[in-house]
Amino acid sequence: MEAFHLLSRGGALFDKKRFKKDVQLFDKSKSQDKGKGVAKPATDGELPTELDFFKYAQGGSAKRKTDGDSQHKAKKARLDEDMDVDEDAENVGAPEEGEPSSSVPRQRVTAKGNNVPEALYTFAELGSKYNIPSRLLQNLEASGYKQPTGIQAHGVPILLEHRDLAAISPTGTGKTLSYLLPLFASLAAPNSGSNPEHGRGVRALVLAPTRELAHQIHNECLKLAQGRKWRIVLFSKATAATLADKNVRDKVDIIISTPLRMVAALQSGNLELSNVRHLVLDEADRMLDPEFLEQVREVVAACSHPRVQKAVFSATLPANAEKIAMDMLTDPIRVVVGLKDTPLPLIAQSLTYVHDDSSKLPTLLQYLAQPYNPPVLVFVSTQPRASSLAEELVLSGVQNVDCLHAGMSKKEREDAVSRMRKGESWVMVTTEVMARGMDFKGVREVINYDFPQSVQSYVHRIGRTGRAGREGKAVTYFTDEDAPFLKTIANVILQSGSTVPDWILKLPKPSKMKRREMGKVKRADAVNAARRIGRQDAIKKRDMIKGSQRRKERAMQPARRQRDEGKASDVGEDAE
DNA sequence: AAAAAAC
Repeated sequence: MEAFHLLSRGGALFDKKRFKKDVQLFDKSKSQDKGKGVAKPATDGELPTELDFFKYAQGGSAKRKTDGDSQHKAKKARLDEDMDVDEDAENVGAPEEGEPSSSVPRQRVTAKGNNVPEALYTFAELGSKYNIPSRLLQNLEASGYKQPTGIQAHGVPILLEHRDLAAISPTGTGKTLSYLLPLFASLAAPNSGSNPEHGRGVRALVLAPTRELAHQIHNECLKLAQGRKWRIVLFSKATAATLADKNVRDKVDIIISTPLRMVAALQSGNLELSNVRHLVLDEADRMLDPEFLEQVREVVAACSHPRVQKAVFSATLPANAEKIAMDMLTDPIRVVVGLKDTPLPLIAQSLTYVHDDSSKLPTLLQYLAQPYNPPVLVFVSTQPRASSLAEELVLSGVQNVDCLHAGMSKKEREDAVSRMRKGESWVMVTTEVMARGMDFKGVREVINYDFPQSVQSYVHRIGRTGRAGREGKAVTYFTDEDAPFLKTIANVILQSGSTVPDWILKLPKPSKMKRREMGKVKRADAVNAARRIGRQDAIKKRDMIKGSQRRKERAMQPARRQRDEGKASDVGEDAE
């Protein structure tokens, strides 16, 4: 039981020091055939933002040949055509000038609301029309931003005109800059504390669901803040404490925070939000989940400035979340880029049948034994499963395995992200904590080791690849137990231009009763698995791996068959 | 429908 608690807190099982020796051993023994099994890892350094980001808009040559799936490409092209037709037909966001000549997804954009400001397709236009400080435009250019993406072209003018906004745009299409650029432009200058227009205290607040994402947003802020003395605070216990000093507190410009951290600060009495004029909810649907909603409402209520501008952003916004969001906004404009709740066509998706949970590990090991594009992001459903899978991969000789979940210490989490950014992680095993917002430019492949629990989860997880116009690949394992949810995900895959085996689409829609039953089975399994993992017996675990490798033979047969079927059949026209 | 994440 104690072991289980340790595990839940995280890090206990995947102890770097403990396994360092093993890792080094494996490094040496495998160093000769390193180049043959694993492609050179792509790092952020190899793909700087400035080179890659706007390939998406410009129709450039960022395309990589990840596989020879020409059907996928053909399908994708058809989808793009459809989108263009839609765009013209609706005459929304159809650009006249300055539009990059593009053969890449020019996704349909719809903007609904009162007096929708005109979209602007160059940052220069934005500069002249809205009088954006030249320094900000310089920083933009220095950071490599050349051409606005769809959401930037439409969203930035809306926010610059101080309107409320609900923005829905696919993963990796530049949502962060869509709200940060107008934020800096609207704030105009750092708060000196003596400018009556600026008032006293923090003027802008960005909320995000995870520490890692808040950190990443903060980094983006710093790029735009170059050369001016902006006070931008990444909220933590430590930085919150510095705000006890009123002189510091009064001059803060922007705070980036997670909701609960903000609530804690409000309750401590060290922070007031009555001067906040810009409030952004990133990953809005996640922030409006029942667990976050009360906290978020509390923060929103504390932003009592009469002219506070509110904006919500996400790639997914289910109806119930959208209702809550729209009720929070004043005379909002709703912008949708592409198709809501749909992955980018750039991501080649497939489903792999693995029979049951014990067949997953051998399937993954086989996958990693063949050439692959590191880093690979592997999603699992719980923290203990993340820790133990990472450990088992290390024990099996996989190189540069990392693990990241919220049960790990702050430092462990920061180190894991840092290794990921440096390209040192080749296989990153993680939970939902990494599913949203995280932008690792090198990620080419995502594996859903555990089936995602919702369409939203699926869309965000696989959206860690295929960012900023690059192509990506996403594989989702499914077991017999996942059957009730298979069809829903299959339809999402189909809608975004990948193919799925015909038989999956013919599955009956499961009844609510059945789904509930399956949920219980899964939960019981998860508990059992956690208990099993709790027994930290390395020998036993090795036996388990051997055992599952023996089972692999059988397991891989159906898996291969599924894959082949998936390639052979194009059932796209039958989409619901 | 359920786990994860938030301090």
